Amino acid sequence: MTKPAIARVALDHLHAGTFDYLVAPGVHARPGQLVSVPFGRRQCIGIVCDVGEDSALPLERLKPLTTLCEAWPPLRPEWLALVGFAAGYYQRGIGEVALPAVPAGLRDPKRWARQQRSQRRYVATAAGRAALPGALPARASAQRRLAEALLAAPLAADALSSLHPRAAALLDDWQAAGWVGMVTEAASSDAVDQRLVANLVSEPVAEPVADAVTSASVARALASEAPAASIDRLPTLTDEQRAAVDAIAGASGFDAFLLHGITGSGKTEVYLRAVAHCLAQDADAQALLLVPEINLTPQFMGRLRARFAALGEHGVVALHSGLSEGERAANWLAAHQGRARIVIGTRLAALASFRKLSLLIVDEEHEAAYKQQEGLRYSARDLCVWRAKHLGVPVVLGSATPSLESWCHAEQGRYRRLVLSRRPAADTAALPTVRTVDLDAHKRQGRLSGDGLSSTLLDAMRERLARGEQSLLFLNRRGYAPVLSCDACGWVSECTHCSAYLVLHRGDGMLRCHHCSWQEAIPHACPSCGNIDLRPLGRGTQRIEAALAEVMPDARVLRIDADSTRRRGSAEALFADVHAGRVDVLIGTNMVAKGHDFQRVTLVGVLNADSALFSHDFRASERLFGQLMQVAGRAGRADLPGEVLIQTRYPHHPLYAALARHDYAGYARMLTNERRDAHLPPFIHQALLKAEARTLEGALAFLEDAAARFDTLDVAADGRVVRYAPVPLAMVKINDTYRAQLLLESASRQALHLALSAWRDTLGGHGVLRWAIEVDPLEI
DNA sequence: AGCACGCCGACT
DNA sequence: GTCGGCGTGCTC
Repeated sequence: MTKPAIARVALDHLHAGTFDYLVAPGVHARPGQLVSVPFGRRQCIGIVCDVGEDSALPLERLKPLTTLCEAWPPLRPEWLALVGFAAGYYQRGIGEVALPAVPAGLRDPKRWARQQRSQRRYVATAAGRAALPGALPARASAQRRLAEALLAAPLAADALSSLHPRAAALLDDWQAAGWVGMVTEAASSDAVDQRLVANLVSEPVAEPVADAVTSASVARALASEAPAASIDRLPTLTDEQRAAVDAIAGASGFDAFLLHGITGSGKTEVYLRAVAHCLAQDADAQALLLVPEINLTPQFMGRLRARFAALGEHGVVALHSGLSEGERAANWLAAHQGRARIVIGTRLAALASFRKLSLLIVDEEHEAAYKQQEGLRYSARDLCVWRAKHLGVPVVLGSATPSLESWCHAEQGRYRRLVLSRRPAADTAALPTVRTVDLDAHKRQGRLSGDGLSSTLLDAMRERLARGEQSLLFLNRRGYAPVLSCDACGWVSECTHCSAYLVLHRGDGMLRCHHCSWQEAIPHACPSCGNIDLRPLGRGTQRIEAALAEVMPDARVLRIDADSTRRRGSAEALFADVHAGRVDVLIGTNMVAKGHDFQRVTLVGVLNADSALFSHDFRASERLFGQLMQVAGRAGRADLPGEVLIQTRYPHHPLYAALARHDYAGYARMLTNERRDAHLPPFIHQALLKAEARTLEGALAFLEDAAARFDTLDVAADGRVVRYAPVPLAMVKINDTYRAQLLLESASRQALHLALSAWRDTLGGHGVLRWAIEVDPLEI
């Protein structure tokens, strides 16, 4: 009497842990397979995390699993390890992390069967072609007989495991390469000789045959060739680029590199070379390149496809939320099965499955967009570093303005720093001149327009216009004005659903909330006192656009922000206008700071950056420096020198001074000292308990209760974790939901995590709408 | 997450 | 006397 196998299955639920299911006799369940299981009175999708022989529950309480996904190879142990780590680190259930990481299109049992059928059909065609006389390599018939033997009878897999330690790996390889379908097809049509099967299975597998079958022949026949031959060797690398490429290529095992390169210093070329080296090492090797935003994928995709043309269209794929469900499923599977050698994607790609991930690159690693802000609040960058470490492969974090976290790691020697301080010879442009424009002085001298444009900036723009060059005005605030107000009674436009102002939008005459979907027509008179003289306060991109139409009537002005690019594809059309020179002045939010190199822009004007200098958010200035450095990098390429003018009331602020010197290192050292003195990250680790409720009292009451529970924990007793009092968020109400949070801090990551996991088990409902723990929050 | 069970106000 | 509110708890 053999014990039944029991599959431990993670389900997409709020709970931690897994649920045990019976595996029917004859069914071979393996960790990493998707399954459909009965759960309560419903049917759920899960992932087999483990297969064992016993359960904490009596067997009669276990249900059998319904459907096991055989349509593609199981998720690999290293992927399950990644998911397990992320779940533990971010205080979530494994299923909550694992299942959303698999595209929805693949989480459908009906498709598993369909997928398997279509795969068989595809492979049957391939098999037909391969079977033409002379088309098979010499050893192929032996391999094929072996494969047939193994796969025609499912039990053979188990039998073989005892005979040959690599049997499971072999099966995966064949499955990935399509041999499963091929053999199944052959078995059904050709009536395989069962005696032959029996003989082969009972014989020990010859090592040379096994090796031949695994990586090389089959995979290479169906996938693409190694790209080494086609690598473009033409561009001349700078010494710094060469040194960076050599360092990455020379890495053996895990190594984290911080590639600190100024804008235009050729970081991308370093990435491409590193990828080329990685792929040439091994016919199965795969590389992952993360970018912060979807709209940066097309240009990277273009360069990668051009450079790695030998991989074919399907060798380089994208993974991001902008893909259709079908595309995403197809690309995800291509990465999972190893057909895609290069994946370029946004943060969600950090959780993708690979067959043999061998190099990870995170471009613009400082970008806040790498932090997922809802659901599982993971840092894609941090997960990439963990993943590289776990896999024993190199990871490259690239930025002109590294995050202070990464910077400090490099200072401490945990990351290896690679510096690109010069632009390549082909692009001889000097770095732009950065100057501040003293707003107070201009105001005193009557040289500041009502719309906040200084005469210095306007004169500089007119010069550019006269020379046929372009200017770029950077203002991180869309709309016409951030608020409408009544001078007579003090009324201001406020959202009734959020603790935020309604932003004035002139284009369609609406007051609009930027936090919920609320909008209303601009009132003709004050709703409170009837005064008809309402005044827009402050300036947004629309207002600057309107002001320029008055003071520079001859200039062709274009505004690029979330409002002007709402329609799909319109952003690219607008950028094309700029590149084609159909625009003299470009006004934009941080949308314009990323990705696009504007060859004709020689002047960048920065409006209203000061608010970030004294923000309650201690990371605001770090972000501002990054943004300004990035937007400054738009000015002056090729042979045209660039100039950056920053309008400010604090012309001597150290941030602007460092920016003028192009001295990120100096600024980072200053910030580092500040953070160390103030006991802020990265010198301390933080976590938040966030609560949302219908009332502020409800949210706070939940947190007070949680605080009391925290204080009774053993792990809280040693004082290594500091608990702060619950507080309402600065923006306390969004969409009629009140938000509050409680901060935990510790110098010890381990102490913080021990406390969090113990605490999490004590937290319950309490009339709160939602609560969540956020580890390593970006904003407090 | 769903979907049950379970204990208190306004109705045929 | 019921119908139904959604608070708490379970699902292998």
